[in-house]
Amino acid sequence: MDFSLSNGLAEQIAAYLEDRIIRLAIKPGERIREAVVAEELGVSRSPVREALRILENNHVVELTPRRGARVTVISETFISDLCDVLAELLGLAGSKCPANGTDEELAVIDEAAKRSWTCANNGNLEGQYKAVFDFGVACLKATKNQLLEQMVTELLPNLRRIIYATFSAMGDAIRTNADIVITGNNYVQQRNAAMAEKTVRDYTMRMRAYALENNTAAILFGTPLS
Amino acid sequence: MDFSLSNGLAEQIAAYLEDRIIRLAIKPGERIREAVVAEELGVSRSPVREALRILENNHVVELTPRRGARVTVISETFISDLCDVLAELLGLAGSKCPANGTDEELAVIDEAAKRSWTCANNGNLEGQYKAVFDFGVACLKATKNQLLEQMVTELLPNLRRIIYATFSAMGDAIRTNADIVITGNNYVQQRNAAMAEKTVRDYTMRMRAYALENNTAAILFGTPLS
DNA sequence: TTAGATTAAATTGTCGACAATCGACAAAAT
DNA sequence: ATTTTGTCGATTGTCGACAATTTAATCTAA
Repeated sequence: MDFSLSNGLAEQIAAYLEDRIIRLAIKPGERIREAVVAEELGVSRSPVREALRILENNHVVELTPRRGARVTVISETFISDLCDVLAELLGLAGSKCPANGTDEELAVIDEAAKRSWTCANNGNLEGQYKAVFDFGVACLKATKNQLLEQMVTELLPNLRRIIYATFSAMGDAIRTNADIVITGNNYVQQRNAAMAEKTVRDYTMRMRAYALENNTAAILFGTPLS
Repeated sequence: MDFSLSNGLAEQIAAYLEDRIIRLAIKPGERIREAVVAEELGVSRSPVREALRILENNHVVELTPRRGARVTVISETFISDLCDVLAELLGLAGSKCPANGTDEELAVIDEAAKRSWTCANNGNLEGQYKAVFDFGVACLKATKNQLLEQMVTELLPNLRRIIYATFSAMGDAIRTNADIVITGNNYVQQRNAAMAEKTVRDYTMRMRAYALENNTAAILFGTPLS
């Protein structure tokens, strides 16, 4: 793995670690030693250190002074807490983006929603997985609330961890989520703020149910996936 | 200013810088040079660097690669955005803490609310300022949603900046906020989730109105206070 | 005089080394 | 046998120096 000098090194290391954590190559609760990562990537400890601070912001690792970094454990209560927060934040986005989004931004949203639909029907789970995130990010951008965008963005890594684990366990059942994305998109396109918000909140709650039913928390303690 | 070795040095430096920013000793938009801070405090640049990462998480500085740190500018749109987000997050807290708080935790909340009331009536603005924050933090703790607590906590510095600037400009007008704290507290004590949530949301919106009416954004461009 | 290019200074990014601290294991005392 | 204390190893925290990059200042040309 080589690092382009253009973008911050710390950010790239953070992305690298985040990916390994999502794929469970580094397990929840596991310790991350700065020196190990540094040698593994052929860099100094300084940027690794900064990367860990970044991951701390994203709630992916916990940093305790003099005791180093630990991958956060995703318990059932954490999933529940996260979904409660997301319901509010995404609800706000759903409420504001129909009002504040330009026609072009709504077109981008529309594209992602439709792509998610076709991917779902083709059984392309990886594609749907990506499309749904694209849909959400596009909605956030259209909302024109930079703070909201930042705050949701810092929750995305853990959402990825959960969804990644969930759809690994569920197979194609997650496909049933596709219709709700379409519904939400329709309200956004109609610029119906109230219904868009409600749909997003429902979506979040449904996602929580999926994650808890399928024992995602247990998976996140288990062994590495593919 | 001496630093106790017990707690992380970076955290203490972050707190130091945060305080100076809140008091406008470092103005919005101003650049923060690592070397300057390092020498000012008699430490190396490494912990200063980490402190800046911490402040970035708290949305108090903006870090652009190779270009250093800049104190975030608090514009009117930022105040508006922040209040939108806070309304959701604090609303959630207001909704959950009546349900999840223990009797002891509710007692702590009650104390802070009453303290805020007496401070307001004695014209002790500094005390009321602190009591209101204590009230909020106690509610968050009682909510039993650690993630929510973390996320609101990282918004507090900017809330402090705004409120500090606002009540410097408003004098005692902010005292009128005291009644709404009492009202909210009553609902919490009665464990009335719906009304507690509504009250918190109203409170946030009222705060936004105060901040915007009093041109807090302009103050945050101005000269250092006392 | 102004615009652009070139050079010089200042500042951030990265590194390797040293110091401080914590956890585990062993030894001694109750 | 259990608890306490002491030492050792491993790991994080901090530092000063060097490299890379940006910002500014200066100089040249239109």
